[in-house]
Amino acid sequence: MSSKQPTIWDIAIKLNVSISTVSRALRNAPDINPDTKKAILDLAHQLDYQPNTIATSLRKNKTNIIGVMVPEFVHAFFPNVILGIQEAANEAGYKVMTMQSGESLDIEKHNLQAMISSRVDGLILAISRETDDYEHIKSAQRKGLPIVFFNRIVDELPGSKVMVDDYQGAYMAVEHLIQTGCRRIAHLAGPQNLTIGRNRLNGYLDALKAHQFPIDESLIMPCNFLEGKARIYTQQLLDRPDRPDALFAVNDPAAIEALICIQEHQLSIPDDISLIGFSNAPHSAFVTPPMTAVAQPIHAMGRLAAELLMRQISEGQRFSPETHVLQTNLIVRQSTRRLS
Amino acid sequence: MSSKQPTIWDIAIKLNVSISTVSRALRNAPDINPDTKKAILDLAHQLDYQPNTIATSLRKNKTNIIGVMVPEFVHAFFPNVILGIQEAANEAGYKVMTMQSGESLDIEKHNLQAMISSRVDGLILAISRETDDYEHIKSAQRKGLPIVFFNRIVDELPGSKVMVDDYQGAYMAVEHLIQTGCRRIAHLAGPQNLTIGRNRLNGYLDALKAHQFPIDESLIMPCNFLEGKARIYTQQLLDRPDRPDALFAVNDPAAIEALICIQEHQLSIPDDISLIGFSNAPHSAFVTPPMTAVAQPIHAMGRLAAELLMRQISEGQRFSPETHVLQTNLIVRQSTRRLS
DNA sequence: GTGAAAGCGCTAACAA
DNA sequence: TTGTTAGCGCTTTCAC
Repeated sequence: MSSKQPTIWDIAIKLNVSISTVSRALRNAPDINPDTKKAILDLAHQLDYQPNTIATSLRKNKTNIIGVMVPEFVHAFFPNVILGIQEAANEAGYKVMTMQSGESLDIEKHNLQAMISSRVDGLILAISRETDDYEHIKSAQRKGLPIVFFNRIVDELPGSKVMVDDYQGAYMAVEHLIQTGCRRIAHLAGPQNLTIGRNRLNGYLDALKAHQFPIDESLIMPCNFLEGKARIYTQQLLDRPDRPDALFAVNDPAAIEALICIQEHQLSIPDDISLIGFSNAPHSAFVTPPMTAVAQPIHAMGRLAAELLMRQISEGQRFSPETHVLQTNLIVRQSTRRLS
Repeated sequence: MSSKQPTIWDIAIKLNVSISTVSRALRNAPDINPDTKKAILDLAHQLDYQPNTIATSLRKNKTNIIGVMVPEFVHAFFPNVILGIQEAANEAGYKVMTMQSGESLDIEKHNLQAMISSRVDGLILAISRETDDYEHIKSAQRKGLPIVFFNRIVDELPGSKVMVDDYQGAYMAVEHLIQTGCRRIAHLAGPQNLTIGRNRLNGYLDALKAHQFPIDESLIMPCNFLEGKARIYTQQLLDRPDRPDALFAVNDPAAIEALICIQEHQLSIPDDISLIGFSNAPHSAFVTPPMTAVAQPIHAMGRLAAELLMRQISEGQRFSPETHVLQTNLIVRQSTRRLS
């Protein structure tokens, strides 16, 4: 803002008191004459005084800003998590500064530096798909920046973590496919450098094994959260003579690509092929047919991440990082067959 | 961040130069000995020095932060606009601080104060559904805060505005319905205190008039961006003996509620009822049947809003507000009948 | 109950 | 080319 805003100095001059008195009145400090205080508060109101949090931040070495960095903003998942973060943060008097890495390690590094320069009090982070080197994150942590990780977890990094039980969710999904009569189940898989990708793959594998199904490596497609890959791999799967009768997708965008591809092939869901997603958002209910999916408590993840971070900020060294694993549950809709 | 970060003072001491020299080196100022500069830059790198933008902001009275406040974050429209804003802002060295009013005037006021306290350099704003009193906004503008409005425009407020041609979009939509043989066209309308609601209604009305269709006020349902309303009103419309054969929805969430309701009534889209939405996002393509909709250049809106704001910030008084009206276009999918 | 003064980390005259 | 200094707006000792 270009033009001058009133400061405590302006108020002090007009009322012929010192700036410390003004500061006391504004901060609700004790040891101040009620009359003086009232006069100051009234004048502040009249001048529409808004404290300069920049100055306070500099002085107190605390910004009351929480940084949030996510890979992207376009699909429903991350915005919904951020919604939960903002709610919890605002209730506690924190503001939220949001950035996207665009799934790029370079941008992630750059943004992290910007966050540090902005002196955010803490960071909530879901790393990019590309991130396989954690030096920038470690460096930030060494500087004392509290970080809470969510969704995309790195085991080797310290810090609180908020995740869902990806293994269990994937296991349930694949078991449901088996129980509804599917025999050849393919997996549109996520990046294997991320625990989220590995755990969902492992749930898939273990569910198959538990039911004495053979593992066919050629049915595991490395979509890796890349836009368009799910479509290409689904195409390949459908063109095979031994095409699968079910697809378990690592996330909703992949599932939707698969859905479109299957429909273009004039195949019926679920009669020819069952499809099950790992839900990023409620709107998997709105596609046709409404999609069976593993649901995650998205909003709660955001709130929890924010709460953990704010505790870490206020408790400082006394705080020990916590890992929370939230439960998923299977929402059966119409992209999978009925239980017989 | 709790622990101490290195400052220019630390660098100055170690190199036995003054802090202004360090400052010069770090800021790429001219008039500095290349050797001194190199030594400073090297040490800064070695210490992993990150400038404290809080201090710079206080000193320069400029934060390089753009505030963004939108009604909500859940549906795809606003996140996508913000994506465009962040892109343009980051390219120009600005950070973005995002807040939601939750469609509440009180929260909008509160957030605006927080933005001012944070001394954002400017604000991009889509007002809440409830906002019918603009004193808080005028007050911020009087303080010199540059504001760019988008999507939800208020004519009486000064400032740049970015909108789409809502009237034209609505007109095209309704004309398409008429041309595909619909005869009783209902409108799930938006709030009439917002230009966006009025303009879309007017486009609807004028298209009907232009084709000599009678106006039936009872077919105009005040959904007002309220969740659940579109469903209730669609229900009412379907229960009428003279039920409409087409619905024009003011936005996608309303259209999707209507779609679900129509399907629950076992009616066919588009054979029994045509449905057309005003698109908040690409994913109206993924519902069943894929929805015909008026498309808006969402991403471009964000970029444009950010660019206008940054120009206003840098040009100051010399800048005169601009209003940009972007074009919409009709995407015909399968929720409306074929042109005969 | 109030004021004076130092200082948070940086920039920008001005002086040398 | 470099250093000294004042000051951005606020909080927080320490006196009185």
